[in-house]
Amino acid sequence: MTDTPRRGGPAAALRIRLVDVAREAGLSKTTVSAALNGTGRMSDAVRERAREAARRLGYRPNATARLLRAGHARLIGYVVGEFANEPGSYMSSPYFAQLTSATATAALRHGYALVLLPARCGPEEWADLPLDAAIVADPLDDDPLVEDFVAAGIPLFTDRSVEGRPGTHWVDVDADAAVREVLDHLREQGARRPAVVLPGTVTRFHRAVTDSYRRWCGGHGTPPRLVHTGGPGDGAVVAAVEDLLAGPGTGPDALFVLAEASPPLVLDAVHRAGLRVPEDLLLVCASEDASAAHTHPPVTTLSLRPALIAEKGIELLMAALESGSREPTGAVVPTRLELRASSLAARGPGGPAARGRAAGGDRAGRA
Amino acid sequence: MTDTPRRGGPAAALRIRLVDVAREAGLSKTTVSAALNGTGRMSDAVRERAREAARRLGYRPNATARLLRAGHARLIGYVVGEFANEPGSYMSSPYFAQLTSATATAALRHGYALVLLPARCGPEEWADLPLDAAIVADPLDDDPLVEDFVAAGIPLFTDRSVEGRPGTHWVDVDADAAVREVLDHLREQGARRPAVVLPGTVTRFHRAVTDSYRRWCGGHGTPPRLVHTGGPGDGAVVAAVEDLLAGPGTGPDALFVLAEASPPLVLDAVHRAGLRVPEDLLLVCASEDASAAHTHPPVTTLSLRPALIAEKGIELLMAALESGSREPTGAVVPTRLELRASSLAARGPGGPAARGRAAGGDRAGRA
DNA sequence: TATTGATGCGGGAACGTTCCCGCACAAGCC
DNA sequence: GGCTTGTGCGGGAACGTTCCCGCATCAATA
Repeated sequence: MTDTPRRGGPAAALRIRLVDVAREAGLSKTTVSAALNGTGRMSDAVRERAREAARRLGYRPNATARLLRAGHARLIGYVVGEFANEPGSYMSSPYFAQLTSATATAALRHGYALVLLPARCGPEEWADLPLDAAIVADPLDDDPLVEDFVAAGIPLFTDRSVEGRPGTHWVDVDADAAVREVLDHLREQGARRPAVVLPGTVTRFHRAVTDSYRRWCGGHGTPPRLVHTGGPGDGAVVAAVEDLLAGPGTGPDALFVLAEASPPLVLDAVHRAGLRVPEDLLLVCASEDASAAHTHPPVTTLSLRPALIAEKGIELLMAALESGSREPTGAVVPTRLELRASSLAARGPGGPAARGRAAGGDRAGRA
Repeated sequence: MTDTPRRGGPAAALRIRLVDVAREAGLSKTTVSAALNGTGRMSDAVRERAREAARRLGYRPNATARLLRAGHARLIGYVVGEFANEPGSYMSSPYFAQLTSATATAALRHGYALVLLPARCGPEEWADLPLDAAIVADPLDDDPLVEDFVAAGIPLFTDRSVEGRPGTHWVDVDADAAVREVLDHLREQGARRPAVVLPGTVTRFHRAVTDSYRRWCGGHGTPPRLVHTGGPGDGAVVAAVEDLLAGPGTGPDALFVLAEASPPLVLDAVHRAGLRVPEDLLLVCASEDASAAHTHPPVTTLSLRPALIAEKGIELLMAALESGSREPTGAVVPTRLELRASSLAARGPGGPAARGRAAGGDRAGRA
């Protein structure tokens, strides 16, 4: 029996290894390993002896060594393409907060853990990490983030539709259908001059939304009223809304705020403009913020379904990981319109929205 | 030369190894390794030959194997003790969102990546992960989460003060000072009947706050007006505020909402109770929500400094990790009162707060 | 010409685990 | 008693990397 000596100096941080347990129990490392893992063939006495020795020495298996044997780490990198703000700020957005936590939960349910990577980080940041896959949230068009992972041969999931590169998977919302649903809803509630507030950034999603809006306007003989915010954040959106409503001439009779903002603040801005909601202006916000349900009146929101996207995306990723296929896949999920009082016509009979039918929705208590 | 054969079946997913590159370049794996890592002694020609071969074959080093050699994974587990809600929901709280992202950013700056663990998860969830340390956000008293990590010998950081177990580190806010600062500020602005809204959950922090509040009231001859919310979430806090203000008799003339809630919603609730802010009621919310700056009037907030806590905590953790010391450490950081119009007396001369000085801007220093 | 020192590269052990084997022994069967 | 079959355990290779060495070769010096 060779005397596997304690490596390192005399004061080396002694981490108990399998061989240490084996020597303590008077067994071989093979037997101890099998004993602790509940595999192999051995008498109950020996198994218990091994376990007892491990307990006595406080043995904890080295995770890295196991991973090396296993060949995978069950680790998924998570990085967001984000507006080039200070790193990590994306968590302040309810959409990203939900996407992140839902992704983590879904991945963990499949036995994978999420590794939080810095926003817009390059390969040098994750090259040393044993990643089985990666998730890129909200990438730009032809994002280098995506390229890097593809080049590294790491399977990838993103919440924006990408061209089918090998190993890439995506889930996206049906932007066109969402815009039409909202505009149809507003029109049905009597609105004839709906305006849309969009973020200033140019992404695939926002282009799709803009196109869809213009198409809808064309089809309904309505002049488009499109406003872009000066930047990200509540302040910019509120300012854009104030500008829009303060303008001269006949203002819009409905507002669809597609730029992410706190619904209470948007509602407040409308109120300060002297307009009642929904009497003078119907309001719909694209937002995941739960506070929309607690305003007066509650604000109708369009949910972009980050949780559903995460769920579906992890599903695609797991399927690819298990089959080993690098065939690209993708899926479209529907948005969800949470009808609340802010977009349900409360006008008296004779008003343009007199026929507004009862809201079939969720918390739809009409005003 | 032994012919290291391709393991696995004929269709094995062939991952290029160091030996493959070595064979391609006609060198030894030692030389190739040194060449790619920029270490060792060799001619420039050989180094370039190795790099070229690696590039040609698309070689990517196996991260797990490197970690095994290195002995550490530079991975930190992140788990939150959370109200026992659906897992992952903690991201919807601005405090946790900021704590999480600030922790991730600070850790990454030191070369460590954060692994998102499910809320309240046990050792079996992270036993297979090569964690160098762990972070427990918002643990309960004697939380099993903490015990598990301590038992596993994994260094730990938490944002609540814990007794000095070996390998544990904490950073906490000075709750007592914070409460006194807010109450002193409100009193200085003329408030004589400040009320406090607290969450229903019993944690060390909230006990400290309650004690501090009662002490302050005792010292100022003010009867304590303490309200607990029925549960977590905006709805419960708003309901508590409504109840408090709708009560008979002389209501409070200042409100300190310590339960986390959306400031716009709280302000709205006060307005709906028929009270003007700050004329009839001074308002301070403990919140990290940026929307507080955009309401009308803007709401004074008490920041519990999640970003600072994360920063300081990672610092402690890194110091312990580098020195290898298991000596417990801890630190207290100050809260920050962001003075805004909602708590700055705007009463005319002769009012009880006539001496209230002009608000000194957004993040004004203390009054 | 011998001795040193530097240079250029490779052999092989380690990191700590899992798992394929093989060996010894006992029991059952003809 | 020889043969198989089964049980209980251990030896040693493998996972893919890094790094400590040692062995050549060659220039410079005594």
